[in-house]
Amino acid sequence: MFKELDPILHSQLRLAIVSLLISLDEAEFSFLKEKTNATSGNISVQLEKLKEAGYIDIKKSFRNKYPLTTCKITKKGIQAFETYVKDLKTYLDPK
Amino acid sequence: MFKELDPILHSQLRLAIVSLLISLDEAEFSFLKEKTNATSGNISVQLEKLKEAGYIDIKKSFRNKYPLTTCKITKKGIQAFETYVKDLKTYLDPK
DNA sequence: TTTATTTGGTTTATTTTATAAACTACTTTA
DNA sequence: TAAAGTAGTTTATAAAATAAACCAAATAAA
Repeated sequence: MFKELDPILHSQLRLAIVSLLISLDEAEFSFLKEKTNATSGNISVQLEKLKEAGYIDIKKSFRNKYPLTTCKITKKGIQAFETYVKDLKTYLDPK
Repeated sequence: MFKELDPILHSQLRLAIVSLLISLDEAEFSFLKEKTNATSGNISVQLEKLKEAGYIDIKKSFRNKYPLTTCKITKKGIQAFETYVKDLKTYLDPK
């Protein structure tokens, strides 16, 4: 009947981040912040969780002397997203 | 870009309950429990929240001397579900 | 018949989350 | 050189989800 929903993805902010990364392949911290309207702290925490889950890779570097955090979705992340969307549909189409 | 997701519906169990009620119009506590595989306590709490939100009506009666809790979706609940599904799609279709 | 078990839940407690507030480290500007 | 800005991280708090414990009445078993 209803499939279990991946708790990592069943979170508004993490889902938004993954959704962005799937279409963009790579994105910077500030870009994610702007697109999601979330606070830096919240994004920082959720990126860490996505990384722990193996759904994204995080690269830390510098640009013009400032720290730069770049995120990239992993194969596992793409797979998880696709599964999540499929599972979610068992809830959305009541007929 | 991303729409805010109704926190009442962005919950696996409450979404499952509402999804069931939309297709069935009316359902008993035990039926919801069986279909969702949730514990009684969890269902009890989530039904209360859905009721507080005005998304369902709860009718308490007796059948064969045993208590019987029956739930029915409200117009507001249907509307909220439809909005939720629409909003969710801003996350699910990254292109 | 009185003890145990089942039905149909509710209430309370615990764990987990999401989020915001506070902080860090460094850079640029006034 | 003091203040403000950039780019985040860490810590604290509030809210949620969930499970465990409980309750009242009915039925079954000893």
